[in-house]
Order: sequence, then C-alpha cells, then structure tokens
Amino acid sequence: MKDKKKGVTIYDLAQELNVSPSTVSRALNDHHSIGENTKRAVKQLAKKRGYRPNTIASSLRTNRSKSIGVMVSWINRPFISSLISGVEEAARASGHRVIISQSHDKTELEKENLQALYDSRISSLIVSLAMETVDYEHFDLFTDNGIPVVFVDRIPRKKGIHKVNINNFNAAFEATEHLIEQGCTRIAHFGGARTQTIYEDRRLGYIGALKKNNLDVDEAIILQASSLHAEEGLRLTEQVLDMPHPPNGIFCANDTAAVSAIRCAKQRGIKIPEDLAIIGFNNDPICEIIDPQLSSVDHPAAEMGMTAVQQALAMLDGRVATEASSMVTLSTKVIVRASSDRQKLQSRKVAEESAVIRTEE
Amino acid sequence: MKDKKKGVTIYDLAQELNVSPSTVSRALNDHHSIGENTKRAVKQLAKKRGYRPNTIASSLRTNRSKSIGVMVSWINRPFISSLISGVEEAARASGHRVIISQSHDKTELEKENLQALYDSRISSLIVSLAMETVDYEHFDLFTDNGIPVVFVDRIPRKKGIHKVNINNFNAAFEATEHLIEQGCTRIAHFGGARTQTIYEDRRLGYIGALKKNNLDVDEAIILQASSLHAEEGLRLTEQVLDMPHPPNGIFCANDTAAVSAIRCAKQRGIKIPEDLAIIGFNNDPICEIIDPQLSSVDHPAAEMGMTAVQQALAMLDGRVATEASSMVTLSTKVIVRASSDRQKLQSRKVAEESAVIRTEE
DNA sequence: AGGAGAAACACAATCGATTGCATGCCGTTT
DNA sequence: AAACGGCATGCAATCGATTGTGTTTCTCCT
Repeated sequence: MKDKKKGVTIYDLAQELNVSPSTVSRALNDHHSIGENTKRAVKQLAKKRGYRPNTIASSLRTNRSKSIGVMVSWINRPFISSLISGVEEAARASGHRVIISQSHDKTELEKENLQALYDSRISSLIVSLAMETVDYEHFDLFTDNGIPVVFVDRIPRKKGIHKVNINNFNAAFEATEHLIEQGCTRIAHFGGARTQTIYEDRRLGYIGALKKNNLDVDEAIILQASSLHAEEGLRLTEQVLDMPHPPNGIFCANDTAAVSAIRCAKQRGIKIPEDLAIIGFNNDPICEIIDPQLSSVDHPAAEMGMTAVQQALAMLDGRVATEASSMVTLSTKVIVRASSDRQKLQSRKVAEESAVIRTEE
Repeated sequence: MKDKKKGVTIYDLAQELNVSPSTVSRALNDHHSIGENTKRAVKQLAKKRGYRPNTIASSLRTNRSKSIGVMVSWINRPFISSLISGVEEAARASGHRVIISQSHDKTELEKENLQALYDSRISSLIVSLAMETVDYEHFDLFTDNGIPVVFVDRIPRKKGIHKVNINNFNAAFEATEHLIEQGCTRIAHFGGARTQTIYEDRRLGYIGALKKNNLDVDEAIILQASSLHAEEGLRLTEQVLDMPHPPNGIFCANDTAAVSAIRCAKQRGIKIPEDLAIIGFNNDPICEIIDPQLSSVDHPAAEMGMTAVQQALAMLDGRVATEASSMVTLSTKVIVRASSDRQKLQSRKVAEESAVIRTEE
C-alpha cells in the first residue's frame, strides 16, 4: 500500500488536504497565521503518511543546516572521545547532527578540514586546537559569516572569543601544592607546547604554587615536549632522574607522561611515592590501572562537550551575541591516589571552584 | 573589493564569462560535452573568485549527500574511537563528511538515531550494533532505499549483508590454545551477550580449542555478562576464584574484564601467570600499563574503519552490488605478555591469517 | 453602513546546482 | 547540394521547503 520508493513531501500532504504547500509548511512549523484545526489536520496526516522533512531542502532555502562541526586533534584519545560523546548527546537532544573532523595536530590539515566543514554549511563549530596552531585567522571564515565558534580545552590565546574550559592555572596550582603538602621539596614539571595556553597556564600554576611555598623554581627541571606521548614521558623522566640532584616530585601535564614516569622510576627501584611523588592531569582510565595508582586532575570531559554545544545553541538563538565573548569555566578535582599519597589519605581533594559562567568585557 | 557577505555561485561565474550556468556546472564536473578551453576558463575563474560549491543545493538536486553516517554504541571507548578515527580519515580522503551517532547500547536509541541519520540523507551507513540489538529490521530503511550499510565489529547474525570484521572464532581459538600451550588445564571464559555474534563466536572458538586439546568443557566456568565492564569483570573473577576447583587460566572477551581479573587475583595473592594465566581481547592501551602486562588479541581498529568506508564507497560506485553481500576479514594477532607467559617468551605470536576479501554466494 | 483590521490561507519566487532536451554550427559523406 | 552526425552550449524544469506579498472572508466598531 505505502509508497516505499519516494518520500512524502509537503506537496503530497497539501494535495491530499486541498491546501497549499505553504500552509502545510507553516502548519508544521507552528506558524501563528495558521488555524488550529488546519494545524491539527496537517500534523495528523503527516504522521499518518510518515512524512519526514527534507532537511536538505530546508537548509538550502534557509541557508542554515542543523549540524554542528567538531574539529579535534585526534578522536582516539580518552579525553577527546569523551568530549565528543558529550557533544553528540547534547546535539542530538536539540535535533542537531554532529560532523567530526581531525586535525592530527597539524595546522595545515586543520585549515583544510575547516574549509570542508564550512562548505558543509555547519551551523556552528566546536574546536579544540591542533597542537601546532598558533594563529587563528582560519577561524575568521566562520566568525565573519556569523557562524558561532566555541573553543574547548585547547583554546586560542586571544580575546573576543567564546570558550569552554577549566581553570588550568588553578588546577595546576592545586596539584602542585598537593605534592608540596606531601613533603615534596623539589618538583619537576613535564609540560606540553607552550604555544598552547593550557600547557602554559599549567606551567604558570605550577610555578605559582612553588613560589607561594617558597620553593626554588629551577628551570632545569621544567621540561616540555611538543607532544607528551609515552616515549617523551620516558625520555623526560630519565633526563631528570639522571641529574645529580633529582626531583622528589613530578607534576605532569598529562597522564600518559605520568604513567611513563611511574614505570621508569619503578624500573630504577625508586620508591613511589616515598622517594618520588607523581601526579598527572586528565584522570584517564589508566590512572586506576597503573600500580601504584596515579593521582591526577579530573576534567569533566563529556560535560565540556555538552556545555560547548549549549553555548553554540545560545549564540544561534541570539541569546548570546556572536560578536561578544564568553567563557564558561568548569570545575576540576585533584584526585589523590597512591602515586602521591605519602600519608595514605586515599581521599579526594576537591578544588572548591564551582562552575562559573561569565561574560567578559 | 571582494564580496564577503554572499558566496560565489555558478551564476556569478556564468555571468562573468558570458556562458550559461549549466555550462559552468558541467565544466566544473568535467563533463565531456564541454570544450577544453571553456573548462579551463571556468575553473580558473572559479579559483580566482574563491568559488565553493554549495553542497546542499547539489544534494537536494541529486538526492545524495556526500556524508557517511556512523552508528556506534559509545564513542568514548578505545576500540570504537580508533575505529571512528579510521573512518574519518578514509572519508575525508574521498571528500565525505562523517556524521556520528551513539546508541548507548540501547536498541531504542539506535532506532531513533538511525531515523535521524536517514533524514540527513546520508549516502551510506557504517554500524557497530548496540549490545541489546537482536533484530535488524530498522536497517531495512536504508537497504530498501539503496543506501549502502556496512556492519563492523558487532554485526548481525544474518545473511545477505555487507560486513567488515575479524575472525572471532579463530582469534579466540588461538588465544585459548596459547593458554593451553602455557600449561593451563582448566580455563574459564568471560564473555559478552551471546546474542552478539562476536561474543558467541569467541565462546565457540574457546570451546573449540578446549575440545581439540581434549580438555573438559565446564559450563560452570563459562560466564557471560550483558556488559563486560570493570565491575562485571571483578564479579565474575570472584565467582570463579571462589569455586572449590578454580581455573588456572582465563580467556576474557575484552581487556576491561581481564584487567579486573588481574587486579582481583593479585589482591588475593594469586600468582600471575604461574597460578593463573590471563588473556584479554582488543589490545587496549591498558594492556601495557597493568602489571603484569596483559596478553591480548590485537584488532586493527582504525583499519577496520577505513575498510568499511572503502566498502561503502565501492557500493556507491556500483563496483559492489548493494543487494549482494560481502565480507572483509582482517587479521588479528595474539600478543603475548607477562600475564600469560609462563615461559618468559616475551614474544608475539601472529595469527597467520592475512586479510581476506571475499564475496559470499 | 462603511471601513479598519485581523484571521486564514494561496501564489509564486527563491535557494544553487543538475540535467534532459533542444539548438546552432561546422565538417564530412554520398 | 542535401543530409547527417557530432561537438559545444543554452534553456528551462527540477529537487522540497520557506516566506514575502497578496487575496478572501469575517468580525467589530463607530
């Protein structure tokens, strides 16, 4: 009975009800100029016939598609995949599609794929920058055309943008201070590319904690890698442990490097946390797997993704001006585990900064 | 000088070159009926004016969009996120977008989101089933309308479909036989929902290996969980270790459960691998983190994603008939690590089955 | 009673690219 | 010289929904 081949259009419905397609369209969109009876009849028939709106046609006409672009470095990383998971959930709840794209941490690829996303007429864009990226002109393509851009996690060092992040300075400060409380007097730091604000902020937070507690800031044990993967973590750990005066604590800007540090130290027979206390960042699943378990700073990854979507939607609705700037800061927690727990606290220390939304300027 | 507001269209180009829009369209698509000079002129001007095709308009007219839908259970899982990473890469290389969707392992959500993907006019669909899913009628929406569907990893128990997977039977067989070679005489198995072929096949492979080696098949130590997460792994491990005659080997259908098994056994002072040898499945990053390191079966996750895209594209091009069925089987490796290595081999055993593409029937 | 105004709907243009069907032109064949 | 065929291009319809601008028909008010 039912036509399977072609989809039902508003024309089909219009014909069957002896009204015009425009009436059907308006009825389905709850336009005020359509009578209640008509609306009811249209909607009923639409359901009966299994009408599905052609989003392509709608997009063409309105020049806006219900899709959100997501640009990240790599999808297959714990933090990023959780973030995207959150984005997908929030997007779906509001009837949006999610189009993903990877930059592989390369600016060139970021640019290319951004162009492709633009060509797809995405309604808004959520971005975590490629590690390499230091200038942000390629995002003007979107902002100049009124397409909301929300930066997440790896955000530009720039004013006048919309962003969702955590307070990296504070988080690093607290993580470092935790090590100090555990009696660490000489703390090394393994950071990422300083061109990325998150890594720079963590470095500054770390230094801030040292200074507040009257500890020396020794540049020799403040190391950075362009990519903090396992091998780099190993290399950096060996470097500091080979020093005549090695550190008794390490604050790593991610968990991957911290795990490498633990493994390297264990292999050398160094006791963790007695001789060397270690804390990471991200609270990846591996934190609970490694022995001793790794202390870390917990990120609300999925929540960041959902919040970013909400910000983007608010801009689309005009509730937030696209030209303005905004910042949502989510809270973090220092999770204390065996790798840094010299007093066997086995507890959690909560950074008392709750989520804050504020508009700059 | 340049108009920033509105995009350049083929009409703009046509006007400037004093040709018709249809000529411009054909020239850009390398249609044979357009002269070489004209093509050159059109393409040159297109580049000069920064022309970007309106994919929406094109999609409306042709009723096909260059986008691939991906439906998975959860994005934030190591295997899945690697798979998607592969999909994205292959899709981008062929000029396609990737739209993602999560089923959260629930059939109901899978159906809803599938409908949304259909409404988005995706050109093809790549699916890893929700754990719950046991009937597959909701995919007819695509197959009946000529939209290629490629199943990956968690595939239907059904003929006449297109799929990309691994040989789960063989992989499980080899993993189990590896444990037997290490001297295990009583091997437990932790599996997933038997309604999912991958878990059923692994179970059968495990049983096959036992039988071939004349070992008893004891249903009491063949356990399954609807979702093999960490807590379930712990529960199952306790269950078998509490038995009067506990196993001396465990083959887990995923690494998460295997890690739980290791931790549980360690806590009880059971020696691994001497008293209990353990092997997992997936070769997640945690395998190298846990102590002792976990043996596992390596999946080519990203490659599976890329292959699935290639299959979908082949169907779109007509190189593979949509109504036919096909299967691409990728190779797996048993990775031997400390958790099962009683002879301190520290080597890798490679399943000698290389990638095979074959068309059924 | 005359007109203002609103309620409810129809008409037709529009978004930008694609494509079947002409059309005009030139060269070649018979 | 008529006819045919192919090459290069133009014309106009089309995809399905949206929306500005009418056009009715009523109601209400002074």
